[in-house]
Amino acid sequence: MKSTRKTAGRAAARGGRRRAAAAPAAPYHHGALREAMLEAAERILERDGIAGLTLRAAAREAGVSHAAPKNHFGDVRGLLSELAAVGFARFGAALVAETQEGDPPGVRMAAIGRGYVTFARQNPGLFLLMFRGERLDFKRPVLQTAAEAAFGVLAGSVGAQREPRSETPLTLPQAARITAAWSLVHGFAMLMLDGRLQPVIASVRGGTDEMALLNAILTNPGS
Amino acid sequence: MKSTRKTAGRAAARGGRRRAAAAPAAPYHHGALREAMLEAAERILERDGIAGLTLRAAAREAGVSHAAPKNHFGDVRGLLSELAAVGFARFGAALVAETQEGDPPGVRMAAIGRGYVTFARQNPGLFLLMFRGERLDFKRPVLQTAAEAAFGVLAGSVGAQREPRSETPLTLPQAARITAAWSLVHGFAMLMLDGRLQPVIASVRGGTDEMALLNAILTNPGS
DNA sequence: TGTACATCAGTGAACGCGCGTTCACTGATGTAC
DNA sequence: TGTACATCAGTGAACGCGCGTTCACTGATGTAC
Repeated sequence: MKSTRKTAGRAAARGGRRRAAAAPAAPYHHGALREAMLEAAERILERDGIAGLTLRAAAREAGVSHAAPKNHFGDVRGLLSELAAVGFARFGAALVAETQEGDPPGVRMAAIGRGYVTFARQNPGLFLLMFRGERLDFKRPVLQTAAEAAFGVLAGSVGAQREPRSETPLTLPQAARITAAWSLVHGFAMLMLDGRLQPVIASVRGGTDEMALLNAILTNPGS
Repeated sequence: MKSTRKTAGRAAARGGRRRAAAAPAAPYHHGALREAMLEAAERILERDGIAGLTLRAAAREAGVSHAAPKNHFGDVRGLLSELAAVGFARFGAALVAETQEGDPPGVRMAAIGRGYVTFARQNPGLFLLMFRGERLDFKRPVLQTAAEAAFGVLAGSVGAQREPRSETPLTLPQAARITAAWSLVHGFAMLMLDGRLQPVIASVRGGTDEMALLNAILTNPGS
């Protein structure tokens, strides 16, 4: 029973990449376990939340023995950190995709803000993983690089500086502007994911929803 | 050895409340275990983070057997929820303490914002517990009431409405103003606790710190 | 084209750990009379 | 004031669970010759 389940899972995961026909037996080597583990881990994250994301659970989901991931990720922090890195890469890309070439700064910033919250909404588990340092190891180059790239997109979209070179020093007002914009959308996303905005939304006359509320915030320049 | 430690812990915790002299033996009944557990739990929270806060750890810290808390809190969610309720009560009080009677709205809002972030800074563990629904049970009346009261202070400080009556419907712009202010300080606090503001702070010419950055944000009305 | 062999990726059993919960118990407190 | 007794609060052993990690192993792959 156990091995039957495993075989089925494996076969499905492999999708007949190597043995297209007449080979329902699972091959000893997975072939693409690294990617399969990351996908499995993300599935668990969105289904069961961060607490449910363990090494063993991810291996189970991927249909391999729980010692197998060690070859690819070392330990559990390795897996989570790599997954977070994937998240940051996707996050940065989502932010970039939100902007248009000729947009004036204000429009551009609002677009980035919408992209930020939309990402959090569509990938709540991943988003929370990325922004809860506890289980991650930011000293790992993959993660650090991916996170910095994503934040570069963010910082580059605010304020006048064209180049998000980290060497360029900022004035305090510049830093304040960047931090304020970031804090606003980040706080909104966090409160939203925690369900804390529900009461506010519920008490709006005529009804509204989260994205409409966000739009009202972003399009109304004055505090 | 084990029982020696326990006896010592108990004696220290009780502080001779009932037997002032010549009674180093731990009494069978603690006398104020409920409060002692909450204090112990908070100590763990701030020392070891949320992950370290378990029923057994809290009982250990309080110097009682790990089955004892059941009498006061039911299960582990009960303990955490009651602790979060304590946190919300303290949080609300801290916000109120920050405001002055005659302050104009702008000044008052900035003061509340400072109070918000200062609380998060001084009670990081508690703050994160309060804003991570996962391990809490908001259906418990104590917690729900305490949380609503704290948010009432917050909402009442923003916008024109004097009374934070939850029955009063809001217009969308009003809701947007409240949510924006809340998101801003909440996001700032979260990013700060996650260490995400470090790079920004480090790149400010001449140097700065978190509270100065927050002040720059709060005193500069325009986004 | 074959063959020997090193290397790699995955298995499955076992380890020790801390957790929440349950249970029969016991010591202390407080209340009825 | 004293005594019986119910109730309460805490003990300590035991339960089963899932976790991360280790280990000897084995099957497959790829490379040297």
